[in-house]
Amino acid sequence: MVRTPSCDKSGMRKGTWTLEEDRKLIAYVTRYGSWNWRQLPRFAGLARCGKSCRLRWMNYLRPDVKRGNFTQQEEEFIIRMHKKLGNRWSTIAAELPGRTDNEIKNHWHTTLKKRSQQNTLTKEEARASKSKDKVLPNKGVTVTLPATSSQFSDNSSLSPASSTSSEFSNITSDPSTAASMENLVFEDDDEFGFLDSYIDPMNNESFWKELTLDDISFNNVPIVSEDTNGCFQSTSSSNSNTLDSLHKSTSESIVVDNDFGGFFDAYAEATVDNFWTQPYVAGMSSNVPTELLAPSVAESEYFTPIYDDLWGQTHLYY
DNA sequence: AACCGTCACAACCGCATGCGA
DNA sequence: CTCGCATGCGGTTGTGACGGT
Repeated sequence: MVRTPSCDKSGMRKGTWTLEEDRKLIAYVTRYGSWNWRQLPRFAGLARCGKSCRLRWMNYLRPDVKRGNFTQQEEEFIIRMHKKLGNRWSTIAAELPGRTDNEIKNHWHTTLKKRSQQNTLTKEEARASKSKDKVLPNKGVTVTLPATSSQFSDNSSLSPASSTSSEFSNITSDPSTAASMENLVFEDDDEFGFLDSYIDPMNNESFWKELTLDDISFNNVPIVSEDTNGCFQSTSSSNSNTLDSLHKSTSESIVVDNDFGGFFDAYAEATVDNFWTQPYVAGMSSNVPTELLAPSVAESEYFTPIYDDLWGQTHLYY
């Protein structure tokens, strides 16, 4: 699942991030923000390229990254959005707070793609079957249901209120298996329209107005709410977790206090040589789990001098 | 127990885009 | 307008986990 750490020609580490590297990156970005990804690893004491740091932060360490299994609602949303937008993962991810484009992309390729293809096949088979039915009528039952597809409306907005959809889906099923959704066949172009009428909570318009996605996620992840434009917004809730558990792909939500200006203050006064020797009183939010920080912050105001930098010198961590 | 195929996902790579000089 | 740099994006790869034989 993870790559074996290795080094490239330039000495930059590649492969799996270690706990210590994560700590360094979190500690640095939490304190100073991502002012410049290319320069950041040097000051954060990481033998990584900036690109790798950015990716690690954006896809894994960022406090508002929701981890854990995709809910059914999320999956259906991704399928719908992919059908509409194609492989525009970042756009899809933007509509799913807490989920990264990489995560969505992986989930698509490993799970949802097949499901979508199977559904398409089922649809084609149904059409073929339907052609036969025209020759031999009355072999199936056609049910017309109102499709409340508003929560995943076609204007990319998630607001049910923004949609006045009155479209209908014609559902044909074999009478003997009419109760089984697996056997339902859909005649409209939206293979997943049936979900609108069968996912109960989603059928409730107020669900998308009042309920938030934290209801469908596990633990306490970023709270998702709908803004006036009908788009999702997320706000962080204070939740603690350990980096160890983060490595085990658990939910995480911490508040980041990016002291952007603070970095430049420190930077202006610091040289590469003394940067790490300056005592630092943690200015991070108290909501940041101490486990995520560099060692000893829990016991001391300052970090312990354990850090060997890229130049082989030992410095105070902060 | 060993082997093999598949799955899941973190991470890398190359290209595209945006922006300031 | 062009150039260079930083960042973002999507495709792809590599590897451990896991189940089947």
